[in-house]
Amino acid sequence: MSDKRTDILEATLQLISLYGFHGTPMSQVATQAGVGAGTIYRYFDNKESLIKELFLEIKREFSQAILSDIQSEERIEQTFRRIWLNTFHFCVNNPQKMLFLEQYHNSPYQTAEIEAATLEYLAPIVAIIQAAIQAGEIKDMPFEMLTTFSYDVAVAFAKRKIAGTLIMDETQLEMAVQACWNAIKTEKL
Amino acid sequence: MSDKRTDILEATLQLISLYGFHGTPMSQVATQAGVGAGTIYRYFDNKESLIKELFLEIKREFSQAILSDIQSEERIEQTFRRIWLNTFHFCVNNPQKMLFLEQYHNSPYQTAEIEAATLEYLAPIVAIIQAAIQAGEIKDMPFEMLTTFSYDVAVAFAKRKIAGTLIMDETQLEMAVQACWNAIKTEKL
Amino acid sequence: MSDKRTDILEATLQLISLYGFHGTPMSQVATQAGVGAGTIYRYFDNKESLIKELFLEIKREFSQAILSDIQSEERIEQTFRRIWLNTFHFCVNNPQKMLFLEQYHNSPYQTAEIEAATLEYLAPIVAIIQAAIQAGEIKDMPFEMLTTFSYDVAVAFAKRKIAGTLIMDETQLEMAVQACWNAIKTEKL
Amino acid sequence: MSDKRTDILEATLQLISLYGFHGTPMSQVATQAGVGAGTIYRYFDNKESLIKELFLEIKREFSQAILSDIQSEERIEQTFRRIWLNTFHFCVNNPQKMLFLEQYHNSPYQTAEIEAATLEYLAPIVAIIQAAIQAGEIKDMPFEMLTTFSYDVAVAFAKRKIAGTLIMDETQLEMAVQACWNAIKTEKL
DNA sequence: TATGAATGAGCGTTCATTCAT
DNA sequence: GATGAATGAACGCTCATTCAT
Repeated sequence: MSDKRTDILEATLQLISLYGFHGTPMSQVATQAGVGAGTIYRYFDNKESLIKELFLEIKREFSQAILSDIQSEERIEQTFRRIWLNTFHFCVNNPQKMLFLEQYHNSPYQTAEIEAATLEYLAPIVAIIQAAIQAGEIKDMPFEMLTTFSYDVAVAFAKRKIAGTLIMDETQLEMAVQACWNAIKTEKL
Repeated sequence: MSDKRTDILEATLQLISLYGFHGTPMSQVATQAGVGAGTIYRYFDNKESLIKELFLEIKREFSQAILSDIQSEERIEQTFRRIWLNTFHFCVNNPQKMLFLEQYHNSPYQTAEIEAATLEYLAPIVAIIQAAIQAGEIKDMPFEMLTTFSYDVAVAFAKRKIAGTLIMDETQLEMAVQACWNAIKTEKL
Repeated sequence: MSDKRTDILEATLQLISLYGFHGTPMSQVATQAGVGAGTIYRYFDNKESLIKELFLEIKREFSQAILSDIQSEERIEQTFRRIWLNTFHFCVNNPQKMLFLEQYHNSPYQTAEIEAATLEYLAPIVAIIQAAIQAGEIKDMPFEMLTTFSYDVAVAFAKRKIAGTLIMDETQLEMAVQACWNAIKTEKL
Repeated sequence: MSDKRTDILEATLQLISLYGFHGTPMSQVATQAGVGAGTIYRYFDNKESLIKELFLEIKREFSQAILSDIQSEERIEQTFRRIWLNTFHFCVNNPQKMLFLEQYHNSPYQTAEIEAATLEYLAPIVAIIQAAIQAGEIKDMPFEMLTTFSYDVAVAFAKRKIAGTLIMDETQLEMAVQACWNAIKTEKL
């Protein structure tokens, strides 16, 4: 767990979030990281591998952030709101990481193998959600459909806040979370 | 409006949706389009410009598809559902175009200028929506917030259907649209 | 059969005979050939392929030179002497080509496939030699053993003449050929 | 005369005979020798120097092997046969060393200086041969011409045996030696 | 003495772009 | 207009060598 390895990963993240995968030469990564060009190859096999490892690292961090502070005893609505807000805040507080993830997801680097590896990070929520469905608190939707309303929508809002095309203060935020909860909750009579 | 121009744009779309921007050399575009390498430069300034024009073209087509069949007299819920389904079906029926758009949105090619240009395509809905808000049928959200529940969510579902990670038959589709409508409609007492 | 292709092959031959395969960067080949660096790759797939094609070309030329002026009616001794001298003179007159061939033969580029391809060039002599063996004019040796006394020895002498470590005027040359013929001829009583 | 020095030389020989000079990185030599990369440079100035010293060492060993068991009283034919067979057997028993020598001879590493140094190893035979010439037992050829029939031909046969393109059992071997002796002996009436 | 992490010059190769035809 | 051969800057990557430990 060398310091240089971290420097290289950080430099890569910064540059890629600014210029994209292909706008980021290894030589520039080296310069930004303050290491020699060849040094990168002591820590990573090649450019693709460097990016893949960065992706996995960020994905792990992201997943942890999303699931933090969840208490199993709380009501499912609280859990949902927390996950939603965790997602949103992680993106807003780590715009580079979010941009990197989004860019990676929409690139030919993406492989089924990696997708599988990252899905497993979300395993902890599956049980919670199935319990909530059986308790009749949220609609009986496929898991992937539910995550759209937490992950995708939260990210979409975060992107717009970062881009400056949408103001997201407390009021707006509450409105957005509530809208998503309304989308999935069961209609009580 | 030469035929070759169209050939080039189509070749570009096909190749980029398969291999990405940077996995698609101009020489390959030329081959696929059946023209000489130099010919591309009679129709487009450079690679970036070619991709930008392709983006604008697809974006225009996409916007038209989204807004088709909308009748101003129908209830806002009908309009919303129609837009949502238009979006979804366009993506499912034109996966290459959707992949291209997504790839473009998450790339450094994206500029504020282009974003602005594309927003204008959606102008026709703005009036409809503001009327709906004033009529108390949908919540008083910023426009961008509302489009998240039509555009972003519909696209997210389409991507998953295309990727095969989510089955979207009639039932599922209805469930998804309804969820989005629940997200933005006003709660009637 | 472009002119540039020939220029590149000639430049490669010159540089490699001087500096070896690995002492000859592609960029230098380009400079010497008077073409752009990328141009080489229009004519050859990569460095290995360039060298392989050069090898095959030279090998073909060499084989033709060796077998020139052979008349099937003449006595086998005449044929042997002619082949021997053809080999010797080709090497002396084309020192770069001989150095290249020798370097190639003793390198990891060499593959069985190539060896096979080059052996076929020598096919025309096989029949002649077998006839001579049956006629009792030369010893019943394996073909490969006989070629040692024409090919390998003639090349060895040529190398030494080129290197300047052995003077090879008419007298010496005659002595050398005769020695080789003595090696393989049958001892007449 | 450290043990590591020997380890390094042996590792170099093995790797180079397999992969060639340029297919053998110093780092791999270090690994194979079981020493640190920097350690090599305590024993050798640089890669070229390492290879040159390896060459000289092998050449010395080779020369000793060639001249072993020679008795000055025996007939020149016996001496010639012994040298020829010594050469052949050394090559067959030390294919790596032979491959290395051949590779070295046909490379730009070769310099006149080195050639001179190695020639001196053969000095002991010169006197023997000149005596044989004066005694009328072998033809009056330049020394270099005679060595072609012992060194070059014996090596050529050994290479083919190693490569598997020529079977060399006792009979074949005898035939080959005899052929070479016929090449240089004086024709008795 | 021995190490091996670090270096960066230099390699083979690609590809957006030009321009003579 | 249309072509595609030619270009060369820029890339990813290797490896001989150095030097702090």
